[in-house]
Amino acid sequence: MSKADVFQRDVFALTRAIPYGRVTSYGAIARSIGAAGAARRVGWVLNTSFNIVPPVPAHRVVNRQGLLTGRMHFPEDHPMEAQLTAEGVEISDYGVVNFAEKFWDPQVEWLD
DNA sequence: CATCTGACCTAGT
DNA sequence: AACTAGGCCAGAT
Repeated sequence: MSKADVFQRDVFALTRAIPYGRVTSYGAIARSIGAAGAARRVGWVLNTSFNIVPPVPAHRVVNRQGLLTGRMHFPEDHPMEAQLTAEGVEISDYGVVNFAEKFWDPQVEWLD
């Protein structure tokens, strides 16, 4: 198993662990899997996560400011903000409203 | 093969 | 607070 495979596996596992109606950031994910600073890679991995099973709730991952930077990469019939809104996460101007409260930090709250 | 790019973040100035 | 530079590393060109 290559290093990239492990990384991908960890990213998927963690992303699936994000609770319903909560969000986290690329950097938080990277840090919690021991790859601090590799936030860009997280985005790259998530970009490959559309056609895998079980599904990965990639819409719950935003950048550090709570902005939906990845919205343009989602399938047309599954807009990122629509999915978040459906989960009770309000979006305003492509950003998560009340981001601080919705934020889920894997390091702190992911109790294995 | 060399460079550039990107669903980003931190640290330094 | 604004800005720059550096780091991460797999694809695309």
